[in-house]
This record gives sequence, structure tokens and C-alpha cells, in this order.
Amino acid sequence: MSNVPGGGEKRKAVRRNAPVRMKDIAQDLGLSTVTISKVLRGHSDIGEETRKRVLKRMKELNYQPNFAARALITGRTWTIGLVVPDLLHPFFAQVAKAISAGIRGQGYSLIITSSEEDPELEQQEIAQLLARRVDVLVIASAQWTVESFRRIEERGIPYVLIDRRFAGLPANFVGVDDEAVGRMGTAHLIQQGSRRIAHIRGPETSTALGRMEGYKQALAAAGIAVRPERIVSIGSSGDDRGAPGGYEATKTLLGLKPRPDGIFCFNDPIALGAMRAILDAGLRIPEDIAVVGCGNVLYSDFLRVPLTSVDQDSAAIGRLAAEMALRLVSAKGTVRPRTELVSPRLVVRASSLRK
Amino acid sequence: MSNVPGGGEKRKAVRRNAPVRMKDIAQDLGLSTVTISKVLRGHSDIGEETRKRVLKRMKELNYQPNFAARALITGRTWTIGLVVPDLLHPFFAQVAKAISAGIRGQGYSLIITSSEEDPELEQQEIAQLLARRVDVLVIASAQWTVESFRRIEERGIPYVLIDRRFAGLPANFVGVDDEAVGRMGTAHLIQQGSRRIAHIRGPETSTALGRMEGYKQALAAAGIAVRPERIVSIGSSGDDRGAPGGYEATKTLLGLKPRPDGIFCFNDPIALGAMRAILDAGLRIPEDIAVVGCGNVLYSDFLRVPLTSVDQDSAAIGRLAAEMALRLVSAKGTVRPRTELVSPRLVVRASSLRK
DNA sequence: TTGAAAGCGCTACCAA
DNA sequence: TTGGTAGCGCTTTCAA
Repeated sequence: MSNVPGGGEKRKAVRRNAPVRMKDIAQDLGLSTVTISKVLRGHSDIGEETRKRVLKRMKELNYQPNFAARALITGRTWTIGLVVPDLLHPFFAQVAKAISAGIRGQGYSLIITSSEEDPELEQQEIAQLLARRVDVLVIASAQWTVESFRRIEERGIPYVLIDRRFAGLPANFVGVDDEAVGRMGTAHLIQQGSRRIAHIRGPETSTALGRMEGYKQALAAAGIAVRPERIVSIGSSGDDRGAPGGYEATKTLLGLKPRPDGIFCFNDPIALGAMRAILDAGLRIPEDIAVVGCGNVLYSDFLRVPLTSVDQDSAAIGRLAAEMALRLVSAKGTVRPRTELVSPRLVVRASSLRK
Repeated sequence: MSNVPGGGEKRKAVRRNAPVRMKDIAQDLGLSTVTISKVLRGHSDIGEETRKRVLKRMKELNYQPNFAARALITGRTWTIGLVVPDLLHPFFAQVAKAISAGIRGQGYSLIITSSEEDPELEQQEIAQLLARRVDVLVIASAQWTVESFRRIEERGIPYVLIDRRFAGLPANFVGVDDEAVGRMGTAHLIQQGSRRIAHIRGPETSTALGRMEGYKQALAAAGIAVRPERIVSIGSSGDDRGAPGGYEATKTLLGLKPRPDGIFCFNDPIALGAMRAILDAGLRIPEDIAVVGCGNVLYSDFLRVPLTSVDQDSAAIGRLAAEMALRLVSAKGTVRPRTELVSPRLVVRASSLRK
């Protein structure tokens, strides 16, 4: 036996502040590493006495299993990869927070990466996560094509798409019902008396297209014709996005005759830019033009004109994505892709309220 | 040689969509895994011819080294742990984004966890990251004591504190010069003509104490006496933090005789609450009371009254933290702890500008 | 310049 | 109920 006192002491002396291993506990207790391993994983076929001794020693030595060694054998890394276009964007920050909360205490760690809205960078980040053998991926994608998802599928790693989806790609998806978002925001403007309703749309993503579709549906339902000149895009370059893009787009809209009396915006930053353009032009909100945004993620109550916004419940999206991810890793074999849609909710504030 | 077509095909068939290993490449090429390993790591003592063949085959098979196996031997996981109190807070979101950008392309992945401002949860999250053997930790801590850092030190894992620091703990730190923040915001109010300047302070953290100290210094420098009743705290419960806390604190301040004519706030959400309280009381900003916040992270330009704020350059803090973390992992042995302070910058807007 | 052997810390499998 | 043996995929060491 090698657990002679001297040997143990010497080993410890040599291994200095190296972490405790199963072997150390086994030697201390005169057992085999296999027994320790079984105790650690709650295996049933271990004597109660042995069990207690091992657990006690583990606690004393503050034993922490080595994830790398475990992963090497089991093939599971107990990591989840999350890819978002922008961590600063409150929507994605909230989603990340909710996912983080959703997996807490389950033994998983969350590796978060940002694609900075760059499809190429996103592919690199995904490749890195695949190389790390994450157990499952959650992706809010900035891709234009479906190709990179094929590559994930080849690797046999399950993934959940959030926020943005792709036509013809049967994948797991969690997001908001974007057409409902569009209908809800637009119908509210109609109900508040607007008739010449414009839409500032987002980039070529499923979310932007869905909201625009909902906008058209709401107009149609009210018997209002869709006028192409009332739908404007924001630029796609970084700086045109958000408030500056909304500002420019609105200046265009203000030049229309007759002028729109309501604007439904793809998101809140765009709506902020729109409101500024309207106020700069000396017009009143909502009397001359009512404004509705989407996201409800800003300090909307404190704005010059508090902004009405369609809330997409980002916390629920994160929570559902976490649940789905956990379900996928513990599922054996492939599961049929599922889609879960969160219902939007209208938060009415001064920017649209005409009494 | 074993790279007869049939053999290769058969092996592949057996290993289905299992990832390619060095062994596979070695067998294909009639080499040993050692050679493959050396090529992968750019070892010099490999023949140019062999090198090329290996590299070519790696690319063909899309070989990805197994991190777990590598970590098991080298002890390095190529992961960085980041612990923040709240991912939704724009300051921490910006820091996370900047750290993420700062380590990009260096082979590291970032595991992000949130402590939800809960010291106990923070300890659990740190324990989990230590168990995962991250190479280095970056922590914006919600601790009251220094104990948990001792535990990290025992493990011999380097760490960087950001934002909040601890007296008597010689640790690596990156943050803003909080006294300068306090002096800058307060001096600006003085310069704009305020004399009865109040301060709404934050919780018992180094940042809040530092900013309060700076506030006092600025008053002293201008020969203005510090009046204790003009310094108020926000509640420490979740809901009292931020805007609601600022609102309540300001109501207290408005009851003072004589009434303050300027308020320096610990952060922007508090300043928002303060402004609302002032406007609700029928007073004007900045004519009756000027307001200054800290952080400059909100859509301050779009507020009812655009908010003057002391910018703490969170992107720079994140960048420096990333640099420091990378330096620590590649340093051999222990390094003397360093402190890096970012200079704040005043962003003047309408809430304080009296011409 | 190349590779055989050993082993990182752990788990799977099967025998005792 | 317990443990011996083998081996996960890779790097390290040292010999050829």
C-alpha cells in the first residue's frame, strides 16, 4: 500500500497548491478512485459507511471535480454557448440575464459571445464554441443565410434560435410573435385616431419583416390602404441604426403630403429618433403625430415624451430559451424542432395617448 | 501503412459524426500523433514537407483540437470568468462587451455570470468558476468582506477586481477615479452658480464612498461648508435603488430650508428619479435646481430634460480589465497587484446648464 | 526530424 | 458492495 504517512506527506509537499484529486481522497481513505467517483455521482451501490467517510473527506479537503477530465470521457462539457449581436442592447442583455438565471444551479456555465451584428464574426464565434464542445448553443443570429446552421447540425450539437428566425430552416426557436407586435402597435394608433400611419422598418430580418407584415394586416383590417411611400427603411450601417436612423427616416416622412399622423417604429431607439425629428420640426406628439415603438426596454417613462411601446417580454424569451436548451441536452437522440412564441403586450404612454 | 482506402472508410463509418482526432490524421498520413500535435502548435522541429501534409489534412477534415484533453494536461482551460452584479445595468453590459472584444481572437472564451447584487450568490458563482478552473477571474464584486477573495488566492487563480474595490486588499483593480468623479460633478454645479448643493449617495461601496468624498472635496475647495442634511442615502432594497430611490431621496431634500439648488447624484437612474421629483414639485431644471448624474449610460439626450452626467468610460474599463487579465494568465509566477484608474469626463447637458 | 511511452483526472465496464 | 483495468484525446519527455 502506498498510503504510508511519509508517502502521503511527501506527495502533498510536491503537489503544493495543486487541486485535490479523487486519488488523494482514495489514498487517504484506503479506497479506490472508482469508489470515490461513485460516491460523488450518487451511485447507489456504495455502503452507507464508506459513503459518509468519503463525503466527509471531500468536504474537509474542499474537493472539486475536474471538469476537463470528466468532459474527456463523457463528452459533456456542461457549458452552454450564447451568441448575441450586441450585449449592450437591452433586449439581448435581458435575454442573457434571464438565460443565466434559468440555468442557475443546474451545473451549467454560460459562455457568452457577441457577434457585433457581423455575420462573419458570428460564424467565427460559433466555430470557437463548437471547438469547445459546448453542449448546446443559443443564438440570436445576424446571418443572412442558413449555411452556418447546417454546420452546427453536422456537428450534432443542438441549438436554439432566439429573436430572429429563418424561413425554411426547421430549427428550435423562441421569440415573440412579430406579426402580433406589428398588429398591436398599429391597431393602437388607429384606435387613437391616426389614419395616415407610417412605418419605419428594420433591416432584412424575420423580426422586421414580421412587424411590417403585422402593420399591413392592421391597416387592412381597418380598411386603410397601405401606401408604399409611408414605409421607410433605416440605413444598415452601424451609425444609421437606432436613433440617428429613426431621425433621418422621419425627416423623409415629414416631407410627405399629406403628412403622416402616426408612426409605428421597428424599435424604441428608432422611435426616439423619430420623436426628436418631430419635435425639431415644431410639431407636437401625439397631437400632430403619434409614435409607437417596440421593445419597451428604455427608461421610457423619463423621456421628453414618454414612449408608447410594444413590450416583447425579453425575460420570458430568455427563460424559455434556457428551458429549451436544458431540455435539448438531456434529450437522447434528435428531437423534433419546436417553436415557442411569446405574446407581446402594449404599454401605452403619452406619445400615442390622445384621450 | 494503414491509410489504405478501405481502412479509413471503415473507421469513419464506425465513428459516425464523432469529431476528428489527431489519431485520425496521424493514421491517414502514416505519422504519429506526436507529430500532428507538434504541427498544430507550430513546433519548429518538423520537416517542411510533413508540416504541409498535416496542415492540409487538418483543413480537409476540419480538425478542431479537444480543449478538454488539452486542459487536462496543461492545466489551462483558456477560459476567463466574469462576475457582474447585473447584466442589465448598462455599465456592466458595456464592460462585458469591451472585455469580450478585448479577448477576441486570443483563443479565450468568456464565461459570464451574474450575482444579482447578492454576495452569497456571488460566492457560489465564483466557486463554480474556480471548479471549472478558469485561467483568470474578472469580478465586479457585491461583497462586504474580503474573505472570498482570500479563497481565490488560495487556489492560486489570478483575478482582477473592477469598479468596486476593497480597503486593505492588495488586488489587481481597474476602475474609475471615483473621487475625481465626485469632484468633477460637484465643481461643475458650483461653477454653474449652485451653492446649496446636495448629494444623493449610493450604498456602502468604494464607488459610492469615493464619489461622496469627491463631492466634499469640491465643496471644501470652493469654501462651501458640507451640511450633513444635504447628503441623503437611497434605500438598499432592490426597488429603492435607481430611479424610485432617487425620487424618494429628492422629496426629502425638497423639504429642506433653504432648499438645495443643485443635486449631485451617485448615478443616472437616481438622477432620473430626482428630476422627476423636482418636476413633480413644480420646480424648474436647471433654473431652480440643477442636476448631475454619473455614468452617462442612458439615452440621456432624449430625456425630458437631457441629463448632465459624469462619464466613467466603461468601455475603457473593460478594455483595461481584459488586458490585465491576459497579462496575468501569461505571467509566470505571482505579479505585484496593480491599480489602473480611468479618468472621468463631464458631459454637460441641459439639466445643469445655466448659460 | 520523428515517435514510443507515460500520464493528466476521471468514468465505463466488468470481474471479484 | 468494491475495485482493477482500460482508455477518453492530448502533451511531455526522452530516445532513436
